Amino acid sequence: MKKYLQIYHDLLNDIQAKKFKEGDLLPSDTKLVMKYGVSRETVRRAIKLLFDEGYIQTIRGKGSIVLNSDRVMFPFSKIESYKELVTSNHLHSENKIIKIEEPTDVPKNLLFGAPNIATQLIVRKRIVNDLPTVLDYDYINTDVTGIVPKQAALNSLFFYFEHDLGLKINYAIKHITVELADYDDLHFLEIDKHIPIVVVRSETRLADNHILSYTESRHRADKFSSVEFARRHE
Amino acid sequence: MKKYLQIYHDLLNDIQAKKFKEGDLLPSDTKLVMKYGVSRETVRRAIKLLFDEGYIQTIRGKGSIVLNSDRVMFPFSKIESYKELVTSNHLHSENKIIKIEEPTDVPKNLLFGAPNIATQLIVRKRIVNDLPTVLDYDYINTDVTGIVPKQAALNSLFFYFEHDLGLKINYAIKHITVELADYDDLHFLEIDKHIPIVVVRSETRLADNHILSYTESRHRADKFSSVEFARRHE
DNA sequence: TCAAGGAACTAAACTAGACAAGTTTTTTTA
DNA sequence: TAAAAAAACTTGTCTAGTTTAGTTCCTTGA
Repeated sequence: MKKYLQIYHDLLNDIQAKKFKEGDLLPSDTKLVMKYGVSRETVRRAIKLLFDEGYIQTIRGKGSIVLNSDRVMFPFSKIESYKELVTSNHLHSENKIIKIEEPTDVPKNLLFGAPNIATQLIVRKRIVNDLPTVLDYDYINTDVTGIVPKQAALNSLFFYFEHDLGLKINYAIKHITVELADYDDLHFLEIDKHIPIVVVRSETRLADNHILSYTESRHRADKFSSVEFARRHE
Repeated sequence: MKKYLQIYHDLLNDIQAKKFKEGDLLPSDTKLVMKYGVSRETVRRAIKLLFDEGYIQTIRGKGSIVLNSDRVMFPFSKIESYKELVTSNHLHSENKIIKIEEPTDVPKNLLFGAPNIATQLIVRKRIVNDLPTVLDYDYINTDVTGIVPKQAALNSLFFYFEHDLGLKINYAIKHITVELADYDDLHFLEIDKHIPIVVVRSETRLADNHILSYTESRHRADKFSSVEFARRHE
């Protein structure tokens, strides 16, 4: 384990376990240097990570103040699998496969001008607290993953990619819009009129910059909310 | 000017001016060390910033690859004033003040449980390409700013806070939901039925962690879009 | 009493190295 | 010629310091 990540996780655990409460000061750089027996730069790397993610506020001359992190929870700016999201928010959820197609073309409005690739389409319905809430269309780059087994789609695609295939997911670009429900939304989300749908279209890439997948997530707008942490900087 | 920010801005300018194109490699750490006459850690700080913001992808043993940053433009995860947004996207826009009230209470659904403070309310309408698009409710902490002159509200509140008052804006927490238009939306955005509205409720804080303002931004959903860059990490 | 000054803390920026671990290119060897 | 080895690159992590700048608190002197 990298030393700075060890320190980061130790501090984050203590913050999330409320051992440090909102407004408390974290131990100073010097104290952490002594506790862990590392150099100051290594401590500062851990502190910087907590700062960047909105857990603490560092003030020169004073220390690192713990912020209220209850609200930093489901940002667009994090890549989280649906499974992770459901688990960390203690939701009751089901997963249904609607259709699997292979090979398929990626729709043009997902490509944003990028060249088409050979993909496998997996369409899934997410049922949260007994209410159909999200419709997911995953176009998976079969050159990278091969054919995805049905069981992986039922459980968690990300888990399959990362743990079973050993792929390293790196970043995603997400386009967010609000659109009216189409006929598939009406049918699969079991709604009876054209209520708004939050549409998140994303392109996910691996550490080697290869495209892993294109995804379209269609959320019932009335069941949708997101919290973002944003910093102002030079 | 801080050295690492100088290097960051130089590289960012070159990326945005397409001197480095998508897929190109940035100069290596060693070359930048020589060019700027600084230590490697200083160079790496600049590189890390570009990486964090999604402009480049660093690969060990290879170099820093320039990503396509055309799409990284209006993320929730940035704090940008409306003025800055309009300018960087080359939009034609007008700004109308609908009402100014002082003192006012902050509505409970903006406070998220925080204690109430003395504020001045400024309600503004943003007209983009001759279409009323956004309705902004700003509840400004008068303990910090005093009474805000009307001209500042007409121009840019952020500019007034940062340049005229010398305040240091630090971070914001934003809650994003989709709701149906209320009667004020219908009236001021000049829409004739209850089309969806993207509501961004935010709390903005200063470097000393004091609350600067609570804001509710109500966007016509059909004119709304956002692009987010998200990294996956340990 | 209280205000000014200084000591003791804090983080921020920076330096100048080290070694590890990857990739690419060049050279050597079979 | 082709494969293997070595050299020369790259970024990633880490060490052990220095200087700068800001906050907090205690002491000293009017």
